[in-house]
Amino acid sequence: MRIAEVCERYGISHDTLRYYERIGLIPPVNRSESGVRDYNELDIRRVEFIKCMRSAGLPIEALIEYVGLVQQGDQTIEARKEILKEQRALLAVRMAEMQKTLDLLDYKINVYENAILESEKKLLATEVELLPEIPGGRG
Amino acid sequence: MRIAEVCERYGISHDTLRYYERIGLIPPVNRSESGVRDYNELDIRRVEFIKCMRSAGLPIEALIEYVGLVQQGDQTIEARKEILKEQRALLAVRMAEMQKTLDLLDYKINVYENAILESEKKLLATEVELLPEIPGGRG
DNA sequence: CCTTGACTTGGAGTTAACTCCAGGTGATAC
DNA sequence: GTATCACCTGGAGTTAACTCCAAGTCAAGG
Repeated sequence: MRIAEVCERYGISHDTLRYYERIGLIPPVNRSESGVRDYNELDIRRVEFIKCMRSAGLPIEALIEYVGLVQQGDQTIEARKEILKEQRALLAVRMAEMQKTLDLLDYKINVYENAILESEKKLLATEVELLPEIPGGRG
Repeated sequence: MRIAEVCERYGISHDTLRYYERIGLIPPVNRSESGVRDYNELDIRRVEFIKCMRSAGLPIEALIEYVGLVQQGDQTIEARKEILKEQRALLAVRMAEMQKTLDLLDYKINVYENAILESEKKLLATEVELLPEIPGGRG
């Protein structure tokens, strides 16, 4: 699979994909004779993984360390687990902060909604005051 | 309250507090005669609000727009509500992405944990094979 | 009076993560 | 056989959000 298709499928720009490869976040992708990248199944899975991790804001540096350990084979499993656990913990903390903010936003939106309703009620009352009674209205 | 105390209480650097004021994220704080900032109750509440919003990653630009509207009074309530609703929606999307990542991390951590257990079991088996039977062992 | 320490300013520097660009190559379409 | 197109490279530029710095002011302590 060429880079254009990977870009399209995962919504990542070709510049970003090449950048990831350049900095070692994705190991070198196979090339055609003329030097064009040809992503295989494994490359694609790596892209998916990186995309998921990055979408949650995991730092590239930690991910580079992780994929570096993966390349080194089974004796790095413990170290890899520790990285994931650490990042998992940081992520949970950030999510808890975001939940607090979400709650505050909901509260404030609610307050504004009521404020708008109140002002509309007042407006309506004023209109009613000013309106003359309609003789024979509704009948 | 002087800037140092605000820094300490909210874990924000004085550079950041001044930066927020400079870019209009916090309206100008009252000063002593000699020009030193003196945060009052209202200033503090603004700092708290900004801190909460920023901790969830809401962009400074949106927050500047919001606090600008607050300064303009009641006729901006509708517009303010819209900003908060938009940011709330974006936040919810980000949180959902993070939840997916959290789930994947948990899955992978679990896989690694089992892998480690398996390799330990194997190791133990190997050791048992290699160990001589202890004559009269365990009593 | 002099030093110390908290504060002030405008402006420059940093960091992470892209994003863009100029110049070049190779395969395909007309 | 030349135009087009997708791709390649190294390197420079951008963005958001700080963070640091040099030089200056002011109040309090010894």
